[in-house]
Amino acid sequence: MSNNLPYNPNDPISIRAYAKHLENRTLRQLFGDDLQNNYSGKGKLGQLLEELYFNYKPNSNAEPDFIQAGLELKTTPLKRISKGLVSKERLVFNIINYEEEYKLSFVNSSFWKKNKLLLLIFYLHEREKLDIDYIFKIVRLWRFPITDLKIIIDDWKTIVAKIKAGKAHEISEGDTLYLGACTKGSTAEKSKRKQPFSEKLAQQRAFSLKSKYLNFIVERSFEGDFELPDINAAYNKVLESQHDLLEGDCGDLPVLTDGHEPVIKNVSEYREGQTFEDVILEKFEKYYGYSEREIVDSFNLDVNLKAKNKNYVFARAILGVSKQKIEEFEKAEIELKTIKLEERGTLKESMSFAQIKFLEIIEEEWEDSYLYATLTKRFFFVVFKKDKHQVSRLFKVKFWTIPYSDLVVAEEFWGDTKKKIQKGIYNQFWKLKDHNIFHVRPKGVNAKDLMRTPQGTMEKKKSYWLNSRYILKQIHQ
DNA sequence: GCATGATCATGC
DNA sequence: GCATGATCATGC
Repeated sequence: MSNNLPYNPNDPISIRAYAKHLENRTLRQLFGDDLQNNYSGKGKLGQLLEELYFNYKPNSNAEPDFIQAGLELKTTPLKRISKGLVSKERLVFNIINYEEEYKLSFVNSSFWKKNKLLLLIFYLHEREKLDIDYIFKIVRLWRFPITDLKIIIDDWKTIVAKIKAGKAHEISEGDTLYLGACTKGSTAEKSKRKQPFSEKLAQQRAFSLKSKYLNFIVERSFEGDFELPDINAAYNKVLESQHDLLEGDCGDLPVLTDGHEPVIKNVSEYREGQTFEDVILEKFEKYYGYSEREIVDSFNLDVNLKAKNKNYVFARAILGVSKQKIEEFEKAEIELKTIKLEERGTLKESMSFAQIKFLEIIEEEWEDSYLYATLTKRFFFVVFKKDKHQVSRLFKVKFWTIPYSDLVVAEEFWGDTKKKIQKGIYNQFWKLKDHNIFHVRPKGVNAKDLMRTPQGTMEKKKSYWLNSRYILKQIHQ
């Protein structure tokens, strides 16, 4: 069969050139209406492409899909929002074999072996269409730029460190920045897997890229930037140094308009052994003790001190990112939150998240719930503390991910909230004084700001809150 | 003084 | 118009 292939299986460029013909087409256009009868059902698009278009049988090998070319095929959806097209979901790679992955160095890891070089095919997901009618929008080769690869290697090491510590069951997507370990497969007890350094069974997980990270690839592609980073001496050096350390055209589509600028432009900015987060902390430490006003003056900032994004403006200035968003924070979906301590070190205010959507929560499962998605992110706390003149000064910053044991409490909290909404009880949610970590409280524009309930009635808008005492404890750890 | 309800201000 | 970061107001 292989000598009849419409592409050279040894050559990624040839495969890409062939794949490019998919752009702005659908499978139905390429293969006719018969498809509809033979292949209906969801999640089949990637398999159809492999089988029909590229002429190989889908497999679950540890090797890349195009073995000789060292190229892995990934088909992934876009969705339309008002601003344009964005990634619909995270990109999921291979399942993590807890019993094996920790034995390897990054360069020999299952992730790197399979995913060094990717053929990415983005299609536009539209709810009302069959998958054979989805339009392919972007076809491109992808290799991680060197500054991203550095972060990905550190992420991989973080995941492996948890396996080694017997904590595979405690892994969270919020542990890492770009390369995540997302849950994959049924959450049922029977689908859990063994881990090497603990008796506890762990949820099955796969390596993944956050959907915000994919948006950068999407944006670049729409801008016509299809460049592949060279595998040069510097690229190999990043890979090798980790090895030593370890031992163990898209037509008229609108594009994203937000600009971004990375904090770290060159991997040489890392000192030996430093991670991205180390570098960030170091930059902030220089401004500990500065008042908001002094930060504004130091950087000549034009910022309204009442603006809700002021802390983001401060962070950007301190990190040396001039006008635009912080690329690494965006890609990693880091939630920046401000905390204001009193002179005595107490914390008056709890921290709110977005509203509870009464109509949505009753349809949710825990792992696809809004609360789960929010809480499993990585947080970046920027802590201010009042001095004896009641002037607020930068006190510390901290990267934080919710501990696993508290995420278990979150599930109970969420379950309780959901159950009460299902029953139509809106005044008996967890309260601040009754529980240690979470509570529910009103949060609308005013008392007349209501939201429809599953019972058809209207209730005051409410939010999930993190208790102030809990936050205080977390920032001091 | 604290828990909880309520609302302001801003930006998308 | 609305979600959300931030903070105020009230009552126990």
